[in-house]
Amino acid sequence: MITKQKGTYDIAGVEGKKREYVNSIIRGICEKYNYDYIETPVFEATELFHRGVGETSDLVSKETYDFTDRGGRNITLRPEGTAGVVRYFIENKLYGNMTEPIKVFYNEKMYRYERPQSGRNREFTQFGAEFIGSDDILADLDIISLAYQTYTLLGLDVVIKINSLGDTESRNNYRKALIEYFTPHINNLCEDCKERLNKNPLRILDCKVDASSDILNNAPKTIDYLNKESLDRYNKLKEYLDLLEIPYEEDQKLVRGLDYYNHVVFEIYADIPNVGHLALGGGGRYNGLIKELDGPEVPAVGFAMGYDRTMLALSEANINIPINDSIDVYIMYVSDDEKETAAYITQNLRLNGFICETDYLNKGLKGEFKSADRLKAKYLIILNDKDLESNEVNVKDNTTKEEEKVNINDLVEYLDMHL
RNA sequence: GCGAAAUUGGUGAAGUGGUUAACACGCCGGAUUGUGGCUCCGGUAUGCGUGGGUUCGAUUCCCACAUUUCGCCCCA
Repeated sequence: MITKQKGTYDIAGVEGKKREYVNSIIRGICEKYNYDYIETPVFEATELFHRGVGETSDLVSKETYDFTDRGGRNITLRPEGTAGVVRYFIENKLYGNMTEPIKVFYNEKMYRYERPQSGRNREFTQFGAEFIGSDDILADLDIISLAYQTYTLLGLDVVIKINSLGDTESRNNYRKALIEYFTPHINNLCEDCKERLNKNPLRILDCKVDASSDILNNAPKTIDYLNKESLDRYNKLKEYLDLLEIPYEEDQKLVRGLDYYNHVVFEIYADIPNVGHLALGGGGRYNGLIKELDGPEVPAVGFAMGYDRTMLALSEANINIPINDSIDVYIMYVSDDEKETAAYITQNLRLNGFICETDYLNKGLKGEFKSADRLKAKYLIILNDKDLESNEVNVKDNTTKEEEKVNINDLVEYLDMHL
């Protein structure tokens, strides 16, 4: 038997319907915020994802799906959405005529070569949005608001944790301060953090092992290293968030490791019973990325949310997702003599907007009744040769069990009145 | 890349070094001479993740691998 690949999963049935609903919410809100839908290729040149990410982590060597195609090209399945959008922006030279900023959203499959665990698969879906071409605080606000309102519309209570890394100068000063601070304490840090001090000191702040230690709690705060301009900007953003009544918590330990991030970074959390404090998504400003990928210096901000985690959160929080798993009418025929009429009525009702099913397996009446119940049919239409002589069928309300004879030509009208 | 636990039918699962692998749900058929969902009866794993090994004999013990779940690393 051929089975699915490690870390992949099938979506079908009720789960599929739930996702269609969530997709419709996402589409709807992106339309209001005027973000255009974008699809970029699943695979791109490996270099696209390796650049910018830098040497800091083993993402590149360890966690991407890389392969060489038949033409000898180095290909990588996209591990995230931003790089593809930025490539699209640069390749089409959209910066040449930027009368308006570029606002796009995607909702697509991503791939990471990871060891699967709770909330992490090798193939997964991310919904994200990118706002390219404005360094204004209103762009930051647009992205954060879009992320927040999406969750609100879905019925999830979320908290947005925010922090600011400041501009490049502020960020570098902070990094330097962190290294200076942690170096004398190195022997009191966990093994992983000793490693991080060299590779990516900002990530020490995320350490789970040392989370409660004084060394971490007394570490330099990002906010103390923001220059005046960066600090003003950060404070202004918070005022705007207050104005729009978007709840946020400041988190001085929230950082993003990659070099192209600056100013605001944020993550979205939900407290879910039985699951705990769940990170659903995050984002930030990445003014350095487009230049890093051979484009001009164009400011941008974006976010992405883990779709599968969001589904998990909705489910665990017992949020009701309106799905229709019932059908309007089940058309039953007693014998082969009525089969043609059944086929005709089925199509006719479908074309008039009713969700219809009939018996494809020649089950006989008893089996057809069972099917109708399994499919949660609201109405049954039962055909027998005697009634058909006078062009009539039996219509049974499957809730009240009341039954009426209805002329075939009046079926649409009858069902319109009753459904 | 590292670690822990798990893997029995369509589903939930019980079980044992030795003839026919419980039970329940589901599904199929019948009682029911074409309007059912109740009830009753019958049928539903030549098989216990895959491959080796130990043994007279393994689903049951051992090893390897795969997959699942949960951690670590990492999290763009």
